[in-house]
Amino acid sequence: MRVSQFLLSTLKEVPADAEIISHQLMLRAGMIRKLAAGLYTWLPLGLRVLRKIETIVRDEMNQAGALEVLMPAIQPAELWQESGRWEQYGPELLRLSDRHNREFCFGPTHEEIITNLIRHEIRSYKQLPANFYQIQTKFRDEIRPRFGIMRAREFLMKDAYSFHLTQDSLQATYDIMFKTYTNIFNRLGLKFRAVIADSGNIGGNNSHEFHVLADSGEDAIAYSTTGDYAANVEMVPILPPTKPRSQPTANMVAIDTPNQHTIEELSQFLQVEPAKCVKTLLVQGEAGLVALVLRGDHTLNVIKAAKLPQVSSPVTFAEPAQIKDTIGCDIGSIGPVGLEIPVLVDNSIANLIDFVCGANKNDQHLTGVNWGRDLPEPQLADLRNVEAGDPSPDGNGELEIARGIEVGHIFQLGDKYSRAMQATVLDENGKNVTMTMGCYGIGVSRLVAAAIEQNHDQIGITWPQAIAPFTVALLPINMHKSQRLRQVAEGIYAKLTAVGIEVLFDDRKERPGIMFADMELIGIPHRLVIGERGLDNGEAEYKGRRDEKSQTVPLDDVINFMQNKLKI
RNA sequence: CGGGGUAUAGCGCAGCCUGGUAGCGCAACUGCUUUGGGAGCAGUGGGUCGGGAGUUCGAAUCUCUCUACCCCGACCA
Repeated sequence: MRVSQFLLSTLKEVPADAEIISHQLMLRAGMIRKLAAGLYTWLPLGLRVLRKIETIVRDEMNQAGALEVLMPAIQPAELWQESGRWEQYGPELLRLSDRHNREFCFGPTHEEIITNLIRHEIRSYKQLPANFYQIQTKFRDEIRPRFGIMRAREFLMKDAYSFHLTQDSLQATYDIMFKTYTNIFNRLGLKFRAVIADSGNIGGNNSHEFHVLADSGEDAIAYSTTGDYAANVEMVPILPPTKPRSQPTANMVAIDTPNQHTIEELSQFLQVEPAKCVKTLLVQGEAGLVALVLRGDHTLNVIKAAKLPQVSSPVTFAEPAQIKDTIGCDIGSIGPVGLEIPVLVDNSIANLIDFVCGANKNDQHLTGVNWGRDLPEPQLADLRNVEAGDPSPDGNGELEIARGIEVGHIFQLGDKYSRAMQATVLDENGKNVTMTMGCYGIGVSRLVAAAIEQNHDQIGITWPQAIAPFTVALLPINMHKSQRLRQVAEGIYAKLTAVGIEVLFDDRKERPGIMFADMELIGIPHRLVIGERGLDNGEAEYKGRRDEKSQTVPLDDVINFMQNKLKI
């Protein structure tokens, strides 16, 4: 491709509303342009990257035996009513009606559509298992779309759905998909981790998320430094201590703590470390308030809490007025001693002795508090978020925390949809059996942003070769002034193209600084520079986008050199 | 949906407080010079100042209202 024939719309300045680096770089590199909140046009440069990712995803899915289909983006309400999600899904579902006032939605996902298709197409167990996928535009009316393509409302997704007679068969396909996803992210050239995940509201049990590792990621994942364990931090169980508790050494004393509300203030004031303080959070329960007690330096995991039978889901914190009414004091002075509402205590403080907590009276705290003596033995629950250094739940090593961007998610759905929609096959006894299902998603457009979050430097994008929009940037210096240089450049361009290398040939009449800056911004992995100076010595100059220094290459060896570099 | 903010040329912004007919940098276009790291000089084009209403002799500027967008929160692949 010649730059003069391409739309290279780079920006020197960062658009004001772009928060994260991938969004800034995608705008500056001229990959996307915003149309409205969460809606983006892909410019030629960005689309090339998107298509490369799509191609790799499609190739691996095909190799895994999945069959590609393409389902409509607009879906009739009846199917969603049948599955029960027309009511459940809420405002994120974009609903519309046609000229006959029939109701539709713009599909945020396709379980209903594929289940409807398969219940008509597949009648016999002999046709199972089967796995169908599509790469298609989804729409989710997010409350707050942000970060450009990372959390857009309209986005490109690969979604796959598998159908089975048995759980064993589902597990086998699930394992194949796990392997396939691993292959995909490896081929894309991204550093990633597969982690145990919450299955959220899609339903089902067994579930893994695939995260591209990036410091800017919105999700935190915990992984064992020595073992294989890895999970979304939401999901890491923390077990109660196995050893017995030590004996108390202090008596319970009430002390005045004027205007000390937060754990930080309190631990400063009393000269006690936060780990010896206890904080008590009040949340709405099934009947009135419930107290959740955590160590001062720990944080509540709302997903774990919401799963407890005593706690309302989703977790809702008590209103200050309600606390005053129930306990008689304000936030900041609450403690578990003498509370008359249900008290759930985090596993991690089962063995805490001589601790500090609120006295349920404003401006007072208790020190030297001990379980079983000053208050009943704790009713334990797993309440807190994991932290770096916690033991791995499988007993193998310690956990480290990393940040990631969720780009893939695989679920075992079970019969949630197939039962609601009566997707059955005849088994070998001629009996109707409800199929069991799996579903497997990859955020194709999000992957573009995630790849940039992971692969950039001060001056621009540093694409992994597999998904770069072009492979080689060919930069002739001041070509307009030298016929000889033009001929050499055209020759190299033609030959590289002929051997199947995607070359971006900068044939603009621009100064070298502009060409370098543009090519570095858009992240072309390999750069060949030729100039009058080098021609005299029969040399070209090569530099990899991530290399520190450039190297010279004999002009008549350039094609070979590049082929070797690219291993083709 | 709650809280905060912004809206002036393609992009980044000033002007608004104190009303007097719109400006800067970048980008674009033309010419000349320059040419191995986002050039210099000269010139040119481009704006219903988000929409509507009001106050006023006069509104980008003051008032009201609507809309869009951004940030924080809850929610979520």
